[in-house]
Amino acid sequence: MTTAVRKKLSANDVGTTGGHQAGILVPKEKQVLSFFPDLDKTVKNPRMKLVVFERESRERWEFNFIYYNNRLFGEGTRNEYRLTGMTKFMRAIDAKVDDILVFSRDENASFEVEIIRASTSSSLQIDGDTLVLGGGWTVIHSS
DNA sequence: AGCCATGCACCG
DNA sequence: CGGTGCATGGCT
Repeated sequence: MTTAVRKKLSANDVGTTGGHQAGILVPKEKQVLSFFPDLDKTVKNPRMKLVVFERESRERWEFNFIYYNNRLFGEGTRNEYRLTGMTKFMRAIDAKVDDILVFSRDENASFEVEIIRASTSSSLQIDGDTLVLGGGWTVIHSS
């Protein structure tokens, strides 16, 4: 069983909006969260290093999976999951708005990322149960 | 809910 | 001193 999540990239995701870091927002839907490692919600802003291999080049990257949750502690307004530290990666693969990032993982294997260019995204194949969520996210379970 | 933005710290 | 990342708030 392989699980994959796809995210259509926004301008902020690829780092072209003037923000100080490229990175993407991860929705709190269970289907997406369960794909990523568990973070301890009883501590403030838990984070985890995510080792990811690019599918084509086999290059190794490290992203951060963080749960900004200061709201739960009455110290702020945040209650969201984010993937950060992706600036160099986005540049290296020349990610553009509307390109799609695919994260996949099988059983206990390490994470993989693949980019699908906007120009070819119409050829996206669906070979399992797919679940389309908001924010440009799609979850795929396939065997 | 999702995307955009920024003050400050740190590091080359 | 310019770029990057952390943690946070803002805008729609």
